[in-house]
Amino acid sequence: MDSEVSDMEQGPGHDSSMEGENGENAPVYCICRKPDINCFMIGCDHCNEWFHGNCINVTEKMAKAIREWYCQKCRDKDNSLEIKYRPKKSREKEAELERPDKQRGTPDFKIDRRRGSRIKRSARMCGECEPCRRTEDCAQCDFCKDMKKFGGPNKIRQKCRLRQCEVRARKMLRVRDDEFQMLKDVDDSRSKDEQLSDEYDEQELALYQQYKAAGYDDHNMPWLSDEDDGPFLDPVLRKRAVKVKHVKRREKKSDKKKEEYKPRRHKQKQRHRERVKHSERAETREGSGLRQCLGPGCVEVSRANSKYCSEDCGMKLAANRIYEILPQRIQQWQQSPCVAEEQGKKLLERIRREQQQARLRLQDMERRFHELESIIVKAKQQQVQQDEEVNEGDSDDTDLQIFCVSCSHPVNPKVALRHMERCYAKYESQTSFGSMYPTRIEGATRLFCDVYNPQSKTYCKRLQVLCPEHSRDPKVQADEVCGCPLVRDVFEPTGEFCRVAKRKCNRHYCWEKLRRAEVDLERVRVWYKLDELFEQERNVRTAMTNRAGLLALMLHQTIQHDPLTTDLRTGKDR
DNA sequence: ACTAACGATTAT
DNA sequence: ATAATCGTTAGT
Repeated sequence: MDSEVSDMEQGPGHDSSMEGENGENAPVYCICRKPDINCFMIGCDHCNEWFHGNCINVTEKMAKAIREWYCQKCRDKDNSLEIKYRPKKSREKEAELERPDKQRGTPDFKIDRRRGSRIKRSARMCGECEPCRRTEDCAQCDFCKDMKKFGGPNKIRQKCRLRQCEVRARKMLRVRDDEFQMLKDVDDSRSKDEQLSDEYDEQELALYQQYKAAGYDDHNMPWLSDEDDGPFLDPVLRKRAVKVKHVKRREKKSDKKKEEYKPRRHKQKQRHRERVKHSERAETREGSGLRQCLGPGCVEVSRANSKYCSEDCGMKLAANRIYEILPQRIQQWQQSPCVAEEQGKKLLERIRREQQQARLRLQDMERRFHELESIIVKAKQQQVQQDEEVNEGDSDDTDLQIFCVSCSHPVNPKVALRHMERCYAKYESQTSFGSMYPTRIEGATRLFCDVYNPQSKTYCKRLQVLCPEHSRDPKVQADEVCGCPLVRDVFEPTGEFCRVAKRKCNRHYCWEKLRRAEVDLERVRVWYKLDELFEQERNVRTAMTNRAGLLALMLHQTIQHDPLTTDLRTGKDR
């Protein structure tokens, strides 16, 4: 490694002679064999070594254009390796956004693969110090307590104080002095336990492997992780803060450093994993690497990465499987009653009832719709009462004022209705309220405005009677009568009609419009309700038809546990 | 200078 | 879509 002189033209950007706390045992990189000095670095995609940009004359800007980069040494050794650049388009995009290249190259976000630790490095993380390598939240500090997972309000949004980088995190984010001692104690006891865990024997490791395979995290298994966590560390809550991803490429490389840095426990885990891998291979490959096709009766060699010699064989086996398994499953299915099915039926029944109700309501509303129209027609035939318009206003209260709900100007109560109606129309017609689709409701007259706006390609979704944007109120003729049906006690019609001239009646301004809107709004509501019910019905039906479908039957089955045996979950482990 | 808060970005 | 957490800002 030290031999890479060809690239050696200048040392790293600034003096790297043993920097502060990570000086002595900080790992060294690059052709210059000096530590990460907080400058731009790029990683070789072949040997995984990191290089100071300055040492090899690669700037951060250049790195952005690079997709795969190999160091001189690797390139010399293997002629097929060549530095690959990213297509121009994506580079420009990247530059525009001024985002650091996630792939590799920039030290901020470079990922340390040498030790398999994959610890992130960023402006706030050196990636080397103990807090950076720490993967669990303490659940104790104020930042932890703020987190959702510890029941906090998520206001502070900072990571656990124990995980704030010693080098790069802001001072104020690190462990506070008063808490420090306490947390340190906890930490110490933890690491002691970690050492203890080295002593796990083969059996336990096998067990571990099982649970690992089942998707558990070792920290969710109190019996395997440290039992002596102190009074306040809940092992269930303390989940891994940094997850270990699968390394996509190359993991090989068993260099000495790797071993040095990996905690012993991990070593053991890995060794075990490898063992498992070997045994798997022995089983499946039978040494030679060639396998017989699993197709029924087929003796051909299977294709690479497949268990079969052909599509046909795969399909045959699958068909056989269905013939073999399905009858049993159907029988099984028929043996026990299906609770979900029962519930579905009930639900369906309920939905039907509600649909029926909604339909009745709709009919009712349609009836009212027609009633209203006939009332309006009748009202039009009334004669204007010429004489006193005086009774119209008991109009002494000139100083009484109310405020318009739209423009908030004070208005005289006499003209308030008129003013507010116009004011509302003015504001309302300034905005649009549309949807991409025209309304399609069969058998419903005059509901939505549905005027098409070619500019926004939408259809207006206001109630037609209320849309000031697309329909103007008809001009009132001079001889038109108001005609609003008069009522007693608010609701009870008297059969009389208001016979003031329409232009002058302030009390019943726009009454037809409002009454129509009232009916229409209710009709719309019922339609929506119906729509919702149909949707529900469809969902329930789909669920029911899928329930005993081929796929479901093949994939799931109900296991009838012996009711006499103990439920294992009630055991002391839970 | 410190802190709480929070929008924004990135990872999962 | 949600969780993690970074970077910025207003307030003290």
